[in-house]
Amino acid sequence: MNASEIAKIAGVSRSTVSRVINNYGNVTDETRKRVLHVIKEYNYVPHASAQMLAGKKNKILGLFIIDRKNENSFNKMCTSSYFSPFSSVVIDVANKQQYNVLNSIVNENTDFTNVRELFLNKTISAGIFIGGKNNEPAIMELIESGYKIAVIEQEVAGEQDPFSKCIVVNSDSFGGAYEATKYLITLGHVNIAHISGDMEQLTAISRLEGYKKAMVDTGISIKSNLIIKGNYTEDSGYKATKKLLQKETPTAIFLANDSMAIGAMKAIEESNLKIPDDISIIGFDDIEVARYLEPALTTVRVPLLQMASVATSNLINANEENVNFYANYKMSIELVIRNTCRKLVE
Amino acid sequence: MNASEIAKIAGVSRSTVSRVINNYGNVTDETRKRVLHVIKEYNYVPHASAQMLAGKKNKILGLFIIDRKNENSFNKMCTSSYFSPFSSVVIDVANKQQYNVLNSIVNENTDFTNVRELFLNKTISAGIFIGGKNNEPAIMELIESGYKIAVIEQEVAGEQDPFSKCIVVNSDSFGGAYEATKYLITLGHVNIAHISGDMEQLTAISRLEGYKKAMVDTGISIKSNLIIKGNYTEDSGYKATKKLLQKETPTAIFLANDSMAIGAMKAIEESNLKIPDDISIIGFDDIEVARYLEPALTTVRVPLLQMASVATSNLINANEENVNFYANYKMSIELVIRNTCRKLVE
DNA sequence: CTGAAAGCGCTTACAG
DNA sequence: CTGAAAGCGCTTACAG
Repeated sequence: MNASEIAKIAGVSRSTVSRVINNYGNVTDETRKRVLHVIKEYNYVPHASAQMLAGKKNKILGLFIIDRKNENSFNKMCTSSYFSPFSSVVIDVANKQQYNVLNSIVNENTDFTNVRELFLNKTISAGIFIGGKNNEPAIMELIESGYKIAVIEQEVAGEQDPFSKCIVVNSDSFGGAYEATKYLITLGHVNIAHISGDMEQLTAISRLEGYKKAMVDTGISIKSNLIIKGNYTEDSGYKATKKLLQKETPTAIFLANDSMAIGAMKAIEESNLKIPDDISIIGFDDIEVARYLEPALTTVRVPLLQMASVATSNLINANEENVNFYANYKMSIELVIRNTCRKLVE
Repeated sequence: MNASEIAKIAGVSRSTVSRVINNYGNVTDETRKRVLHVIKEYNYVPHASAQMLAGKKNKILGLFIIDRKNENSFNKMCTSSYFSPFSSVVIDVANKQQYNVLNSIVNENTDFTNVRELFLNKTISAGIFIGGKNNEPAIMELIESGYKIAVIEQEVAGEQDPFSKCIVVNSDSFGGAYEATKYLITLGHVNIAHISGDMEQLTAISRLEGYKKAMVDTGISIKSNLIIKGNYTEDSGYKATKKLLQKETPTAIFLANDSMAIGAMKAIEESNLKIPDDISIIGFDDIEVARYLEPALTTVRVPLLQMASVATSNLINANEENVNFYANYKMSIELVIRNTCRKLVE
């Protein structure tokens, strides 16, 4: 069933069928009704590809999750409490506006080939990127090519920066880290360690800086031995904590995300230390698991769902208006106090 | 940049460009090389819609997550540790075979309109459905219409059943429930309660049956007071457990999934009972959180990732071969013993 | 091995 | 208000 057949049955031309489909004004109420009736009767839906070819707007968004971390596991994303809620909000918001989302996962750089193709062959008209390292070159290239793009957690270096030509949605990592560290300091901690995330990512960089600033602001000197590099995985949190505790005896650890905090808890338990009695820890993100841990994890909540929503609706706007606009959101974070930090009495 | 321009530059016809793109045999090595060179130089990628219109196969799969549960929350899927790993495997497997996946979420029946449209307007060529109730009518209709479909956890009633014309991937819910219940019985429990899932879903039905059969097989009579209806959400597990404990004193509860088990743990704690000392519990699914609970949850592992993989690759096969074939998988489950069940000594 | 031409199913100026 | 026609960018018989 196609437009020609509908036209014949309704006794009009294909043009008129098209006008009815696209809800144009210049059609008699009577013909419109007649055509609509035939359309309904035959369950006719125009061929999306034909519509696109003929010039209609594409309503498919690409959602690209960059996840280079767990390179050896069978399923790379399954453990991620971070990407999943984000995705579902993107889909929700998009669907509500008659958009659909094509979801793809980038495990390694070569996977960007597929991403590029989706733009080049016009399968998608715009894309959202999350999980990339700071200044991800493949994304920059796409922006330079003029595609409509929204990125999560990317730094905008200046007007020359490609990211200043797209929709940028960040959370206040610096502020969150500052607040988390300050909280520990307020509780009386001085010997505070930090286990950083993947330093290629903006969030990890900013969280480290927030930690340092809070220390400096309160006159606590920063000891490099207390700063250990992780990479945001649970395992890296475990290993970093092990390493840390071999040589140092901090009274608190600020971890750059919750997954690593889970690893840290394991390591701490193996060292026969109790949380928070012997050592306080604080995470970042407030992933779903955080509240179920024993003890429940004190952390910094990132408003990931709002970020997803903002990115999606802005991107859809850009596509509807047919304009590449610049927007830069910094979403505020919130300290979630649970049971892994203890007031130090001296 | 389109095929005509490439053709002109390379000094051949559009037909030849197309032949090179599609890797057909009848082109001289020399012309092929020349054309390929121009294509690379201009970064040309054929317009997907045009290809489709002209008769090429569509390589987009729909992934439809049916999630009617949490109707009032802002984000319906975000808490779901069940759908997310499934999705990522589907995407992974599809991407590896040059397929892309369009992901959509069905929160209510009207959302099926979008699903239908995606098939009708040829945006997708096949679809995977997960989370539906048993005998989901909207899916049946699509199968009857001849679309290529894979379903997860749907019962096949017979040859007349539409589901006997598609790819069905189930887990052994009955066997898993049987084994879980048997395990509790082996530990000495007799007074075993069951909190069921959403009884519209096949898994909930089968798990209840498995529970009953295990009881009957060991000569324990089934008490209807010990069977409470839940709906698979954490909250329903909480409420059902509350209700159960008001009137009964089971020594063990078999919950139809892990989310409800989490709710049950909360309710049990509020009743000042200890797990597993005062009461044993066992869940189903083995979601990510399960191992982090305190105490770590004994449960039945569903091979969800394999199910995703099997469904996807079968569906792609069907699409490639251009045939609607029937396949029915029953994936075996595995009892995962952790710390929420105790041996009863009498 | 290669090209000219028809056709896929639409939309959109252009006439009237 | 409506229709005939051109065109979107491909693929694929059909000739040669």
